[in-house]
Amino acid sequence: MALVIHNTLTRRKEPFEPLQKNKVGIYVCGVTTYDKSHLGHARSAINFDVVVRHLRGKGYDVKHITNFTDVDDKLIARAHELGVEPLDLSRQMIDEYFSVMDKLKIRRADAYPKASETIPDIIEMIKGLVDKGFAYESRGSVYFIVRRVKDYGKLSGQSLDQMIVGTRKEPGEDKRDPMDFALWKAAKPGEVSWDSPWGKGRPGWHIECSAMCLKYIGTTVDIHGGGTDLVFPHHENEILQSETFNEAPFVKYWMHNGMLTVNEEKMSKSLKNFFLVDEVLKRYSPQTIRFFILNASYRQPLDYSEDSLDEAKKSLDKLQDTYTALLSVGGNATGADGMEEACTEAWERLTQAMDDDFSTREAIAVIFELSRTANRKLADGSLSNTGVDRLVSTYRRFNDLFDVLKEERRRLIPTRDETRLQDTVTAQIDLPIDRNRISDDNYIDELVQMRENARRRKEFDRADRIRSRLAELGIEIQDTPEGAVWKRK
RNA sequence: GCCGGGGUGACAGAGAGGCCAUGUGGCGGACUGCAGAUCCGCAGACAGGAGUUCAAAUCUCCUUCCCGGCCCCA
Repeated sequence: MALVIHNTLTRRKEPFEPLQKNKVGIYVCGVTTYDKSHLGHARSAINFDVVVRHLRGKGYDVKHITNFTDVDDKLIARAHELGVEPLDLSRQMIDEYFSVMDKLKIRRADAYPKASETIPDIIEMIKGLVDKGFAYESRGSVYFIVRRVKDYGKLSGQSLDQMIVGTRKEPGEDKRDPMDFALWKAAKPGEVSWDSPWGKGRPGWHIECSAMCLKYIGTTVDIHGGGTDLVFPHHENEILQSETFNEAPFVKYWMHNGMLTVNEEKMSKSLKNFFLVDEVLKRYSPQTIRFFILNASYRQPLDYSEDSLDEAKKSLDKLQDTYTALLSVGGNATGADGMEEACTEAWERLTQAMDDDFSTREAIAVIFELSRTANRKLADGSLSNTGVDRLVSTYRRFNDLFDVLKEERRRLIPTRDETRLQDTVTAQIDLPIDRNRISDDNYIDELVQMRENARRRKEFDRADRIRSRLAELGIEIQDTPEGAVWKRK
């Protein structure tokens, strides 16, 4: 079964063939570390997390690199406002980044290079570009001569002449051509800067990615990813720099994730319509957030709203309930229950979906269908122990990719236990619940047992009160033919 | 202006020539003391127009609306 990836370069799905058999170098553009991450950043991280997981699951030896842009105008400005050193602010934001991304279960990349720590490589590359005649120095800054590259615009489809019409870029006083872009920016007084052959300064935005790709992966990377908003000019310019310097193709497959929107408009700092990841995490679980993101195609825009997060939660609960049930109950039937075939088929379809340009939405649909089969079997008691095991392991494999399910079990209080019908506390209807003990499973078992006893005695009023009191404490009781089952919400 | 991507049932959102998407919600039923969960069934759709084809959400053309990019941005 062959993996196909939608390549922005050709705007088509192409069979995935890495440069070296079984090895994949993937570079994903990271964030500028001047502020906390919003959900849009999380979307990108989650999408590429799953891309990497699937590649690894297919047996590829993956090297995943994601950068931090820690030298940047906005960062400098923000640090200045706050009265801190830019690199200190950056360190703080990087901690922040890892803190939320870890919560979202993003597997760490193999390296997170920072622009500030890649300066020698960057300078090396700029020198090379100057030597080749594709860049020039002007008042301490260095610019790339865009017009010297003949196949300009192959990624974004932009043509230089068209663009100039629409652009209002003022010819920077140091640039020879308004289309040229900075490889190296001369330092203004008091700014963070590094020594270079052109004097003190700092790298331009695009060059760090080119330098890092070369340093950590090689002249050609298999997959280069990022948001669609980076296609132009960032990625286009990376191509110019890298291909000119390396004289080799820069990227085999360009992958771009769609924007997260709010009321159909791009979520962004400048529009102030963003939701910070740590804020959203206060209201929704990491699993819900991942599910929300993965329940859409990565290339399309996805609209954020509380309603859609709520719906994602409901949907995910359905899957989780089935998984929890499977983890909690053993099978009782003997002989063939058809789960081997069902699981094999589901897994095949799921893999096919993932191989089709990482169609996570379709993969999720497959799991829902398997859930229906499982629930049906669960209800009519026709699952065998091996059937349960097969289902559980299929869910686990799914979860290795998606990481949206918890390994949670529920507790069953069997109804059949006649000896426990006598309550110690029968008098009061509103029994006092000891809040200090609510985290104690055995205590909850006791309470649920009391309710169960009340039900047996047809004291439904009392039973319902216990149920609603527990519900207030986040404990949900469900009655099943086998007895009452409870779990923490 | 130029370059991209889109308009799918009540909603979210897949699919890319013939067949079921899936989830939420709605309606009916089973189960149940009730609730919930679950199962079974039902309704409801491909922006508009023209064309290609035995067959079109799916391909072509036109119209229209929306979003993204062209300063920064995942």
